[in-house]
Amino acid sequence: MGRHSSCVKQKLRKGLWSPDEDEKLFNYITRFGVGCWSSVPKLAGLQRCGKSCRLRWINYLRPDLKRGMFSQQEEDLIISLHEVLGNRWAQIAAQLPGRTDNEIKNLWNSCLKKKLLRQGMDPTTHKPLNEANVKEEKTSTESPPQIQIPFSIGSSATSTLLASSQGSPFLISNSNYYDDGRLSETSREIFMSKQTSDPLSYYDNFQMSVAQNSGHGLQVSSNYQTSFIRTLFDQNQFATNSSYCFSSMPSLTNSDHVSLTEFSSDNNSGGGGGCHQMMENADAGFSWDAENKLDPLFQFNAIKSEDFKTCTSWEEEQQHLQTHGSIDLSSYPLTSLSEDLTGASFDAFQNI
DNA sequence: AATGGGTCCAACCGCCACATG
DNA sequence: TCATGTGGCGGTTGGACCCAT
Repeated sequence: MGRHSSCVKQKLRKGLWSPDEDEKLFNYITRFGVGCWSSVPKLAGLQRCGKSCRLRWINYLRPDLKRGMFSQQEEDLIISLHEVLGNRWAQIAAQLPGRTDNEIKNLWNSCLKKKLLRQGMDPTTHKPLNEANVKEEKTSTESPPQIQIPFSIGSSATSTLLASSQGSPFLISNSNYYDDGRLSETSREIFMSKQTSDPLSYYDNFQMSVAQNSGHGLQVSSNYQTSFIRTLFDQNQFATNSSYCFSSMPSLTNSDHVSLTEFSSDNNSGGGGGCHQMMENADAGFSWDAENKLDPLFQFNAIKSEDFKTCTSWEEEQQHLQTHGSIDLSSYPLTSLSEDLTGASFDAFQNI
């Protein structure tokens, strides 16, 4: 098949996206969510193929994208993951919330590869250059490599990245081990079978795991569970609260902000057959720099509504949500659950 | 100021897997 | 079973930008 037929049939625009196109796509997705990409350009009034729209959204417009330089920790993590996964950029990106596979791939090709070469390492094998040639046959019989994440995330957890021969890597922290240091079998299965970018399902399964292992010395305090949920909730506010601001940093003006107010959840506005919940006033949610490019620091800031500010506890907020409904951003990638790799988000993973 | 080489990155290309009719 | 449409992925490329000469 190759190129999608829709791209060939019509005369479609290619190349860089204009601010106008970005705005159209952004407004469409924020209003109606992602249904069928092939229908997006038509419905959004764009002369692009769906694939191009998808890429633009994923790599540039998605509100949960982290902008700016990669931190040293992120670079180290990418190198570590690349050692295990090779050029599986999507899987590597799944471990770096807010980063895209394209971004990571570019970073690798432009910087990290050279960095390793400067250190005398083969960027493909991650072995010293003189040893790189002599490695092949051993590796096939060896057990899956275990590498230490080269930085400490969270409090005291020593994170170990285990490589699965057929799936994604998975992060395991101390709390999933029995007292003698062995990994709980159930926990192991869960980690091996789930995408790490989906902490919510991790939590669900982990709870089951805890229940199943309750007689086996696996200790997880209820305090921990609460704080874990809380962490996820905090990170996930933008997906559940009812009022948000899109802003362009750092120079915020009133006109840069737009309040995405709650829309009635029973408003089915067609398109893809899904139940899309609309967010009003999203039209003005852009800020462009002098060159008509989207402000590189464009960020999605989840700001509590006044209603939420009155809630004094997480439980109250939850109750409030149940009462008042929520914005459905379920079409956003789950990596959006976390905004900061080095902060609480990773703590959440580490503490599982 | 002009230019040539290097770097970076957004976007495209082509392939694969899967779903559907 | 096959054809077709679609989403997803990794590799590649074109052009903007930077810097040295």
